[in-house]
Amino acid sequence: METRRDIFQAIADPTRRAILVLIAMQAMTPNALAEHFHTSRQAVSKHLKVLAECELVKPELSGREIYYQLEIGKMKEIDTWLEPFRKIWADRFNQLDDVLATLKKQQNEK
Amino acid sequence: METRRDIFQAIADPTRRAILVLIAMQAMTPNALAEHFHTSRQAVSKHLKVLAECELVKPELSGREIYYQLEIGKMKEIDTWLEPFRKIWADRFNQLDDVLATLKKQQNEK
DNA sequence: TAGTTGCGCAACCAGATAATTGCGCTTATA
DNA sequence: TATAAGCGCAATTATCTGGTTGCGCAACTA
Repeated sequence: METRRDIFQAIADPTRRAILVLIAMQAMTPNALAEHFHTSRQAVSKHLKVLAECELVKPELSGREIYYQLEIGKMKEIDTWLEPFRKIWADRFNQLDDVLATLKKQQNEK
Repeated sequence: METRRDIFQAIADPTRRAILVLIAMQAMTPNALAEHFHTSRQAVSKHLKVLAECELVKPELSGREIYYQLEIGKMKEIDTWLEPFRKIWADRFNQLDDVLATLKKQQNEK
């Protein structure tokens, strides 16, 4: 219960990832979201709670309904963590580029 | 036990993320990795097994030692999932850009 | 006002996780 | 050859997780 919430742990669950995708299009209520999955509204509510705790989602009250909307900013944290790795695969790609360039040069010199 | 391995679930664990970062720099053995954490070699081995199962890491045998190296390619799956969201925050940034441009224009027209 | 709808919260449960401990196997070293 | 080092695997355990059910409360509606 008093588990520290972590954004990576939040997106580990497939249902929560799907919720984020749906909400990205348009803010939705728990009931509306639940219709997209094979689970109860309460289960969706729990997922929303987790997402809200790590600020990936924000509730917006409207009468007795609650529209949850995406907080895109927090998603950047994942992107930030990924950054150094992205750098690595970009470098590898450049290395491959060099190899190809060398091969081409050799062929031209034939 | 025969749980389907998922890359998002794999990076949900902080220790596993740390392992990926360490290995990104240089291939390492389970023992060497364990020294960086407050856990046993066996625990690290289990994490490596999870990472290997979703092809984030690849074992390379060398005598009685096993060097685990990063398989950078799989990391792209995370990047791919993130792509549409990145698009969203880029759009918001552009919208902000538009707002700033409009404000500037209005100021110039004064 | 009475009944319905949309929610969140608490209790409970089965299955998954991470970590420890104890092996046994293989490879290096004295 | 005997001993030590590096591993992976299996069994065990405490904890976490996702799901369901049953409330109770606030807000619409007939």
